[in-house]
Amino acid sequence: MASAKRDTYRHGDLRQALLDAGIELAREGGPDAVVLREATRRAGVVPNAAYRHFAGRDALLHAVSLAAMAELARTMEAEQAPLPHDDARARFRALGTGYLRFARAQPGLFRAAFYVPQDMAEAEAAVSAGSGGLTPFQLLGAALDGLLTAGLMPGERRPGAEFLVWAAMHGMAVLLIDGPLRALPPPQVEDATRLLIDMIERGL
Amino acid sequence: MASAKRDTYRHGDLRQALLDAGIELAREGGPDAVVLREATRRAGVVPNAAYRHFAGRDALLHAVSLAAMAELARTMEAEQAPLPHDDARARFRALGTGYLRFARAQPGLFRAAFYVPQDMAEAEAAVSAGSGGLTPFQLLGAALDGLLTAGLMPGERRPGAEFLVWAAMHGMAVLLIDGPLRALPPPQVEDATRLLIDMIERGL
DNA sequence: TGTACATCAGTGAACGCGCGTTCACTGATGTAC
DNA sequence: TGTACATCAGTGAACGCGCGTTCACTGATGTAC
Repeated sequence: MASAKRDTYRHGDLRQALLDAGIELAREGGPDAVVLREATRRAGVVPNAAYRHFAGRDALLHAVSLAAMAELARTMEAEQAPLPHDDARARFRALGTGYLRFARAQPGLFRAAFYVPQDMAEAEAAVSAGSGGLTPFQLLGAALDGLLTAGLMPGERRPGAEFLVWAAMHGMAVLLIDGPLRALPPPQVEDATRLLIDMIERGL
Repeated sequence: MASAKRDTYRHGDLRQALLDAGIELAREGGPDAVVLREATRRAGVVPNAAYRHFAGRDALLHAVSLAAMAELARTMEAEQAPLPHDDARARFRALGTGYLRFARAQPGLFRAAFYVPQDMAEAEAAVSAGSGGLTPFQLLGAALDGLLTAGLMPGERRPGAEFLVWAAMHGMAVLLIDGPLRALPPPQVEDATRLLIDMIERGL
């Protein structure tokens, strides 16, 4: 609720304020909750003012989606941060753990991140990168390269491995936050996460 | 558009007609497209007539969701049908293939199947079973038991294995129909499917 | 076999809601002279 | 340093839309006598 009263006629940075409001809405209720009028309300502005900064509701949602993806990337980076650079295995596992941590902590944003019409090219856009400048997909690629270099993975399995690992982790995320595993108690979630990453490691 | 004109005052089987219309709507546009008023329109009936048969929009959507899950089960069964009963490995792989086949062929229904407030208990409800009386989850459990019996999987990995396999396949489905892999051309989809099932098998 | 009547599936009309979006406007800001 | 003016960010009012849901009703059906 950042509906700060303005003392000036102009808002200051309405575009950012609308984006922030949109992100907050997505955080609370996922992509469907990103409602133009509500964003303007929270920015303390009349509904149509949004059209100075976004082509329409879809444009706002798209911007929110990219921001959400970037926040996901940052969470994954944070999970890796304390680890030594040469522990390829730990760094790989950290990405999976971070991915699921973000999905559970911010289900709305997580769903928003994957909502929009976005193809592979989009997934690599710099806007959805974290602090290190890498998107979640690129982080994963780097981790897999690490496994390869460390001799923890046969070279012939490297091509396309991103998609397999991503799919496995993403499925767990979706089942946990939206699906039939929604009610799973946290300790079992931890177990499932660990077992899933184990399975992936063995399978690579 | 099954808006058959009635010659009787009573409809005949409005409940089923509404459910069919709802399923069709989900098929065309996923859970969000399941709109009460549109279902009644297609059934050739006035909007509030629906309330004789469903408590409200949510109740209709829930019924649609169960029907979609049952159709998924049937697709998975169909994929297994031509296979010999003793080929545990092939039967296991067929479930994964069928799962992804359904997701790609009927993305709207697939999303509807996983939409509703449903916990594990619900996932096992008989309504979402296929012709053989098993839900998708139960089919998977049976296939894993088959792998175990055939000695293709160490016993200590059996507990909870459903969730890991399910997660992996589900993630691929979601990335393919809604996510960043949406644009992947069919041959690459086939490859990814095969490689994913390979990875899972090795990991089990 | 015929008539009275209760049941309840479907009707007709209306409600309030919140949405996205368009229009012509106003008035604060900053630039050019 | 001061004034005229262009710019354009935000205003005010309104639109049409389709939704879910509620109300009191009507009239076809099937049962009881």
